[in-house]
Amino acid sequence: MSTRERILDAATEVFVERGFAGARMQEIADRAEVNKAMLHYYFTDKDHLYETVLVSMARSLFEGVRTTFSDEALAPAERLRRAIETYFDFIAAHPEFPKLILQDVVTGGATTAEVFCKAQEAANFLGAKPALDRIERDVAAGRLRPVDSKQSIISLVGMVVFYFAAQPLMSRILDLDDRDQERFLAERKRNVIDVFLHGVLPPEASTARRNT
Amino acid sequence: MSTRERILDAATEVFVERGFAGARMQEIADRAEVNKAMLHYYFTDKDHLYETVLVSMARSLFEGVRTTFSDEALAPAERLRRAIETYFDFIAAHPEFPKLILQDVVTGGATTAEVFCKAQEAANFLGAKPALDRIERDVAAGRLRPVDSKQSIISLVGMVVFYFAAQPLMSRILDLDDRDQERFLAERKRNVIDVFLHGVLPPEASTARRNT
DNA sequence: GTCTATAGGACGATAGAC
DNA sequence: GTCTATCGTCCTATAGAC
Repeated sequence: MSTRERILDAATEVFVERGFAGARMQEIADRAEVNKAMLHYYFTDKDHLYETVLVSMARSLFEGVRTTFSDEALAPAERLRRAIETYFDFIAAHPEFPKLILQDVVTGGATTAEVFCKAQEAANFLGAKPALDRIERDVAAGRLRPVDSKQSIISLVGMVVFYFAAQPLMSRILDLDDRDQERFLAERKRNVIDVFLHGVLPPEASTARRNT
Repeated sequence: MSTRERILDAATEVFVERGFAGARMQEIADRAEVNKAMLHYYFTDKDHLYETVLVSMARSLFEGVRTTFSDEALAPAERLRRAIETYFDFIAAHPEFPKLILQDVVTGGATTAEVFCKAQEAANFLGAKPALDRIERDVAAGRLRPVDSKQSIISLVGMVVFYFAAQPLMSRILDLDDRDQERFLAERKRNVIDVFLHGVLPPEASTARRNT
C-alpha cells in the first residue's frame, strides 16, 4: 500500500475515534508508520487531510447505498426487505461511517454538507430521490400505508445507524452480553426489518408475512 | 442566576457545539460573561467541568424519561402512543442531549458510561428494566407481536434521536424546507409513532387504529 | 520522498493582588 | 469571589539537510 493510502487509512481511524479537534497529527503518523512531515507533504495541513477523509468516505457510502435500490419487479415487502438488508450489512461493515459523520454534523458539519453534495453528484445519485419516489408511488398505489416518504427514510436510517454510533452506551444501559456480537447483530437486523416492514406495509401484506 | 449556573449553562452549549476536545475554556467564560479564572475556581479543571455537565444532563434525562412509563390501565396501543409522545417531546425540548451524548460515546465515552450508571441509580431507574419488562409481558400476552424487547427499544430510540443529531445533514440530503420547522417536527413525531406502533402491534390492533 | 529540528501559536492552568 | 498577568505545555506547520 502506498504511503498516501496508509496515511489516509490511519487518518480515518484517528478522526473517527477522536473527532477532528481531538485528532493528533502525530498519532496519525504513528499508526501509518510514516514521518509526521509526510502528512503535510501529501495533504498540506490537517484541514485538507480531514476533508480528504470525508470525501472518500462519502464516495464509498454513496457507492454502497446506490446498489440498495433494485429488483423493480418484486413486491414491496420483498423489495424493502432486501434493500434494508443490503443497507444494514453495508453499515455493519463500515460502522465508522455513521460515527464520523454524526460527529462532524453535530459539531457544525459545514464540511460534511458540502462534501456530501459533491459526492451525490459524483455518484450520480442526486438526493435520496429514487427511494423517495418509489415509496411515494407505492403509497399512491396502496401497496404501502399512507406514510410520509421522507419521514419514513429518516426513521429507517435512524433505526439502522443509531446502534452503531451508540453501541458502548446501549450495552451498559440495556445490560447486553458483549460476547456473541454476531448473534446480536443478526437479531438487530431482524428487528429493524420486522418493525419497519410491519410499520409501513398494509395490514394484509403484513399479516401474510407474519411468520416468514 | 448564580455564576456557577451561568458557567454550567455556557459549558453545556460549548461542549455540545464543539465536543470536549474542541471546546475552549475562553469561549465558555465569554458566553457565561465571567472571567476565565472563575471556571477553575468553581470546577478545578476542564475535565471536572465536563463531567459536571454530563452528570447534570444524565440526571435531567433520566428524570424526564422516568415519567414516560405510566398509566398501567391503558391498552398497549394507547399506552405506547403516549409514552413515545412524551419521550419525543422531551428530546425535542432538549436536542442537545443526544448531540452531546452521541459525541461522547463515539469518542470513547468512558465518562458517559460511568455517569449514566450513577444517574440511573440516583434516579432510581435501574436499567431500562420497567420498559423492557412491560414489553415482554405484552408480548407474552399476545398484546404485542413477538418482538425482542431490547431490540425494539433501540429501534425506537434510534428513530427519535437520530433526526435531532443529524438534522443539518438530513435537511441537505432530503432537501427539506428549513422554514416551518414546527410543522416538520409534528410530522416527524407522527411518523415515529405511526411506524413503531404498526411495527409492534398485532395486525388486529394495528388495523383498529388505522385512521386515528 | 523522507527525515530532524524547531519555530510559532494556542490553550489550560495558576499565582497573587484586590 | 473576582480579576490580571503569566507560565509551561502541547501541537501544527515548516525550514532545510539528505
